[in-house]
Amino acid sequence: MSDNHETPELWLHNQICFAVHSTAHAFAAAYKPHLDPLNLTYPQYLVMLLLWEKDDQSVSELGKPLFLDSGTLTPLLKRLQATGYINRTRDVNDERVMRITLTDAGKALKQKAICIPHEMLGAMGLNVEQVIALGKDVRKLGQALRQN
Amino acid sequence: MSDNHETPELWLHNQICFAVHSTAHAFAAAYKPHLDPLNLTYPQYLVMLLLWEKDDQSVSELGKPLFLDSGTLTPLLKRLQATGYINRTRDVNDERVMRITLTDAGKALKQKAICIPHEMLGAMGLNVEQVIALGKDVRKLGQALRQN
DNA sequence: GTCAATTGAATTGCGCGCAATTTAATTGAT
DNA sequence: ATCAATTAAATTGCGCGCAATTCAATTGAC
Repeated sequence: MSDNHETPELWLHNQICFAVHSTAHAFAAAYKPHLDPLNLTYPQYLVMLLLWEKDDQSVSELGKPLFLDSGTLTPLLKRLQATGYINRTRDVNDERVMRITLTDAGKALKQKAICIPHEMLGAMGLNVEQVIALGKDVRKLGQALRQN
Repeated sequence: MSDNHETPELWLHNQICFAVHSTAHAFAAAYKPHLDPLNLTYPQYLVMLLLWEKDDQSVSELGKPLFLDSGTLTPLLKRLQATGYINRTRDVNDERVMRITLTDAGKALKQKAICIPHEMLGAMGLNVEQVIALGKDVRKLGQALRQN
């Protein structure tokens, strides 16, 4: 049995997990040329999205929607601080909490980033309705996986 | 402007890239309890899928469908070798090429893995037709991103 | 008020993933 | 036959992501 005609359920290209996995990497690669000029990595960009939505959040507040913990976020946030986009200051009322706020440079960056979603849409080969529909299905799948 | 009611195109939860990104991580996490008993990580499992389909491949042959290069695969394959699932031997006709073959343990592992796809299907909350349809759309998106 | 339990971040260790470089083997033009 | 170009892996350096542990601050039971 050198080959594998009997078990198509194990073929890589049949696995939706791999389709999602490789498409996620394709996204990161496609974002790269847009993010490099902003001195952001893709995960850093996701954090900036959250801060542009709502400035002044704690590490765990940022981590919740991203499904990330301090083990990932602390070094990432230190790099964003080193780049000059955020401040990290201890909460006055609770010294355990680290408050993440945007610097002026971090706020200004939003204007440079605002065109990225539209540029990415072009690269996806889909129209807005298709993106919304597919996004809905993919999110639902992610929720199911986390639940079960 | 503390909040962000004007730029919904930058909201994290509207980004299909993030939906795909986080669902990919949810997949890896959902696979973990099934793969831990096999002493496989999720990326290692993907490599094993390819070897179960076709034994005796080179590093670059394995890398092509996975979109991975030797920088990622070489250490991963060394770990699979250390676990005892694969052999790494230089090609006799071309010493540059590393031939990856399954050990007996690696071949035997297939029988333990064969139930995983069905178990995962349950966790996805979808029927087979939905998985096929969604997988097709996601793969198409990945292809478009790599092309543009 | 004191001390145990909890909470929020930080740290450590390991594996994945990418880019850039290096090394060795092979090919091909001359 | 020789040497430059190409090819396949390996290596190095860096950032992400997860699990487990540690540390400090806070809360709560008594």
